[in-house]
Amino acid sequence: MAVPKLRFKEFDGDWSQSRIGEIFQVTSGSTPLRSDNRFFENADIAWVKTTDLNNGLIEKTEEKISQIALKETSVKILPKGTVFVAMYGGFNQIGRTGLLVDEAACNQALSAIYPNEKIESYFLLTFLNHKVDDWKNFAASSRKDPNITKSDVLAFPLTYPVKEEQTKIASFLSTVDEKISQLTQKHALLSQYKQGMMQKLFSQQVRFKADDKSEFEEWEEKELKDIAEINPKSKKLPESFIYIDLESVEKGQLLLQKNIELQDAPSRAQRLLAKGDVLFQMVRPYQQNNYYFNLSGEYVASTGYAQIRTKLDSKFIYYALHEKTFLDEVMNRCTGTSYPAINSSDLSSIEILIPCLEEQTKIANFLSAIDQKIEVVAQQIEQAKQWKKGLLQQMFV
DNA sequence: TCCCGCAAGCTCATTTGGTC
DNA sequence: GACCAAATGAGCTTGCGGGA
Repeated sequence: MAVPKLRFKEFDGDWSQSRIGEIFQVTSGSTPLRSDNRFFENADIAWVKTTDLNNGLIEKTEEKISQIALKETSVKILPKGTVFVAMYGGFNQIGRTGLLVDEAACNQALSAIYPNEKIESYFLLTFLNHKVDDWKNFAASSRKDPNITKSDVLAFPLTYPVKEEQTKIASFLSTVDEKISQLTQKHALLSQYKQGMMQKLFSQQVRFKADDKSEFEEWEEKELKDIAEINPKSKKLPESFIYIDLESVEKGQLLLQKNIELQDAPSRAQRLLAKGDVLFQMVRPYQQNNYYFNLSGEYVASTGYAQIRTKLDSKFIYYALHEKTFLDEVMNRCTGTSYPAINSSDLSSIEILIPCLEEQTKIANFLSAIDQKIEVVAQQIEQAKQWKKGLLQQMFV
C-alpha cells in the first residue's frame, strides 16, 4: 500500500485508495436561458463558471443568477465545501479546481463534488490541484477533443489518509496558501501605489527638487516627434535574431524570446532594436504591453510596435507613455472598434509634458525603484508556488 | 520598399440542441 | 432533468494586398 515520502511524524498508517465516484456524489450545473432576462435580473445567487476557478477558494463569482432561475430551470444550489473540477473550456482550463466558501450554483462545464464526512474538502481540493496534469494527460490521450466527462471524474483515483491526517495536511497547506495570498495582496498594493504616484508625478502634484534643493523649471509641452525618433531607419537585419512580437511582452516584462532565422522571419519582423529603445503597442494600446528595451544582442521587434528612440531619459519617456492622459489621447486617435489601432504618425503628434533632464531622471529612478520592488514580490510569489508544488509532490501519493 | 489595416485563421469559453 | 458534444461567438495574432 502506498504512503507519501513526506508526512507528519505522528502518522504512519497506510493511505487508502478509492475512486471519486465511490466516495462522493458528483453532479453538474446548467446555464439558464440567456435570452430570458428574468434569470439574470435582480440576481443574488453566485453562479460559478470555469473562469471563476482559480485552484483555490471561490469567494465571489463573475455572474449571478436569480431566484426565478432557481425555480424554473435545472440550476440547483450546491453547498459550502463543494469542490469543482472544470470539464470543458479548452485544454488550459481542464482540471482547474475551486472550493466553495458559501453556497452557489454552477454551469454545465463544471463537475461539482459534494462535500462529505469522509474527506476534508480542502484536502480534496489540494489533491486535485496536485493531479491537474493527470487530468490533462488523460484528456489529451483519451479522445480527439480535450474535454473530460462526469464519468472520468467518477473514475478518477483518489489516495487518502485517515481524517486526522487529512485535517493536518489541509491546515498546513492552507497556511502556505495564506502566505501566497498575502504576497499577492502586497503585489497588488505596490502596483496600486505606483499608479497613484505616477498620477501625482505626471500631474505635477508632487515635484522633486534639484540636489541643491532648488526648484526645477516648468515643464514644456512637446509633440512626441519633437523629442524622439519614431521607427528609426533600421540597418540591414542580421541573419538570426530574437523576435519580439505583441505576445512576447506582458505588463512590461519580456516573457517570450523567439530565436528566428532571417529567412523564416514573419513580414512584421522589421525593427532592429538598440539599448534604450521604447516599444509602444500600437494595436489595442489600452493593454499597455509596452517594453523598455535594455538588453544586449540582436533583437528585432514586430511592426505592431512603434519603436521610440530618444536623446532624453528614455526610461522617463517609457513611463510617460503609460500616463493616463497620454493613453486617452492615443485611444482618441485609434481607428477600429474590435481592433483599435493607432498609426505611427498620429502617435508622434501627441503632446506630452517634459521636465528638464535632471527631473526626468529623478522621476524615472523613483518609478524604477518601485518596479524593482514589485518584481521582487512577483519573484517571491513564484518561488512560494514552486516550493508548494515541491511539497505537494512529496506529501501526496 | 515600407507600412497600414483588413480579414483569415486559430484558440478558448459559452451556449444550444440532441439523446438517454 | 442530466449529460454530452457540436456549434457559436469572442478575442487575438499574423499574413498579405494595396497604397504611399
